[in-house]
Amino acid sequence: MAGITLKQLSELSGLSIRTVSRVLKGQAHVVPEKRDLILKLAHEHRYIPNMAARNLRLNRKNIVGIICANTMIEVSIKKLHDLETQLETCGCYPLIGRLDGDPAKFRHMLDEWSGVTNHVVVMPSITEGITTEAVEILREYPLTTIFIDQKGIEGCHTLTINRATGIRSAIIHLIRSGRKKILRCGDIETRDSGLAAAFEATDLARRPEFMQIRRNTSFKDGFELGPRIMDSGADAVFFDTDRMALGFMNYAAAHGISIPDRIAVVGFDDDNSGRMIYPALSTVAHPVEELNRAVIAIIRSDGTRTVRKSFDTKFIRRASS
Amino acid sequence: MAGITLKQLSELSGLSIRTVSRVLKGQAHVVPEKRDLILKLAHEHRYIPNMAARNLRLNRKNIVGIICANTMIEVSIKKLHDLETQLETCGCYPLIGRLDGDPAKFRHMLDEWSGVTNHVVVMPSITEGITTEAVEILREYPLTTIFIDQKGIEGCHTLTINRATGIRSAIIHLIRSGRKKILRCGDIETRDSGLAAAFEATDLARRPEFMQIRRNTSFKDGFELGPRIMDSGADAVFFDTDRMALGFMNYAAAHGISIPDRIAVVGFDDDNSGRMIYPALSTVAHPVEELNRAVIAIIRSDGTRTVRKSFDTKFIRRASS
DNA sequence: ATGAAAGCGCTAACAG
DNA sequence: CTGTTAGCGCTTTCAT
Repeated sequence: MAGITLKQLSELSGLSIRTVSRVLKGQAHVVPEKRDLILKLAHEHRYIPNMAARNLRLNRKNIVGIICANTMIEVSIKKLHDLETQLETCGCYPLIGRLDGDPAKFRHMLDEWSGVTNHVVVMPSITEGITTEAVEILREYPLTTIFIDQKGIEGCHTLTINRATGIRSAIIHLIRSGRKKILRCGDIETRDSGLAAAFEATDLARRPEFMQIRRNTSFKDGFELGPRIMDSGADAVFFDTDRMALGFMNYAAAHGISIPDRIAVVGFDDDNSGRMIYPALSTVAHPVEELNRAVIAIIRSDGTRTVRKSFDTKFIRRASS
Repeated sequence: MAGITLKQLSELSGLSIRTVSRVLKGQAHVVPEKRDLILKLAHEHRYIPNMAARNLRLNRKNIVGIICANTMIEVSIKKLHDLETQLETCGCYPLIGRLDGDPAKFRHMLDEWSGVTNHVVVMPSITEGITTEAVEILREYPLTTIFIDQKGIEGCHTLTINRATGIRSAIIHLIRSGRKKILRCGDIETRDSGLAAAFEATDLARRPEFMQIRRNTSFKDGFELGPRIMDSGADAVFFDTDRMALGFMNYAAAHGISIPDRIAVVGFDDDNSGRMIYPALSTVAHPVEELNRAVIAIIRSDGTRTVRKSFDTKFIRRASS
């Protein structure tokens, strides 16, 4: 279970560490017999270089810390998974940490990570963003931090998601397809501007009526809002989350309300379940891959320059609208 | 960005590394003035011990590798998340690797992990289990490997999940509530024995009729099977996965079929969406926490003894049955 | 009470 | 072509 070391290999072969190292790294200038002997020995004893030692010596890190919220919604899981995959393609491996609000635990975590990683990607959920305290703690460490989707952080790499673009397309689609009374359900601030933009982009004559029900955005909320939504007389409804939209769609299914004929439905987040429901849910998707590509770029660049970028969401039309 | 070292601290203070170390580790026998000086210096320069170096020296690892399938279903994500959380409570952090079937990449990953971790937890999806080739590769490395839910692996820690217990309870519940024709939809082998057990446990007189439709277990399959299921005359249906059950429930909702009155529905996996649908889906849940507790126990035990344990699934009754 | 020094496993500049 | 050696940052034994 122990694993053999370079030194042991050098003793076994009677050659110096330097020679063994040279052979194992495939460098030139070693007499074939010696080379073969070392190779044979290494293979027999299953020599595997100790990366921890190598990285210490080279002051190099192949591990990237990822700090994410404790409770994750589907779309965050998707983002995380994609980032893990993209990291692997550039020889990095993700060390996962969860944010649970306890500063002492957070410090302890960063302590344990020190020397192991140089880069930390912070991807909290939007609803429970990282606290300013946590940001300050992070600053105490000699780490390059990349914040995903966090506002108001100075002097750090920050990649954000522009909710407006996708929502704007979604609402314009509803308007163009002739909907006259558009209802929005939800209370998430980042959804505001896209809706506004869509109305502004439509000339007054064709602009539909707009209503909003402020409410949490869980499945249950969507379900419970069913009667109010139907009473409102809306012929299209935008939900701040797919979960909430699914709640309503289940209410609709239970009450024989036909989607999209009677009422069109659009959600936000591109949850998997949206494809697993009948009719399939139109939604707004996050720019997962592009965003993570930018993360990788920063990690690779050994960034001197602080990166700030924003990525657009996109409307995905399915059967519900 | 660089971070100060013990040596630099010793130079700064004019004291030996040993003394600095002693102070920083809170060990006794240091004159207060010197102690305070070092503490002050350490604080000013934000000294943070390099864990990579410490662990190398102490031959200790605080990182646990987790290898999981590339495509994960909801329940695997839940398991992974729980394991991450439990690991953190014992001061370990998870390094994530994905299994994509390429042996070269897999080797590369393990090479990169060498010296960083001693323990690897393998939790592939059940459907695309780990290949024997990957298992062999794993054996080449000086690692303690813990296999989750994998069959036929000798000489390694193996924790498995007993599907039968929960399914047996589920079916017995259906029988006891008076269902006469029970249909099973799906083709997953691990679901067989629990169903059989439930029928065997019921005396012949009360034993309902049993039918099976073999089929993939996606949402789409569940949806498409709608007509066949209704034609079958079944008054209860067990789906091999919640996803599949949800597909059928959406068919039912679209066709005004009342659940559970007309037909009772039970799924498997305890997906979140099952709670987000109307009516809420009865299901069989995996023993996530217990299983992961056992993982932690093995990691802590510095296991000489090979652990083999099985954990029971549990039936969760909700409104759909 | 404090310091010198060896060493975890590996790399690489610098001889020879 | 090959060996010696000085580290990476830290711990700890053994002197003093």
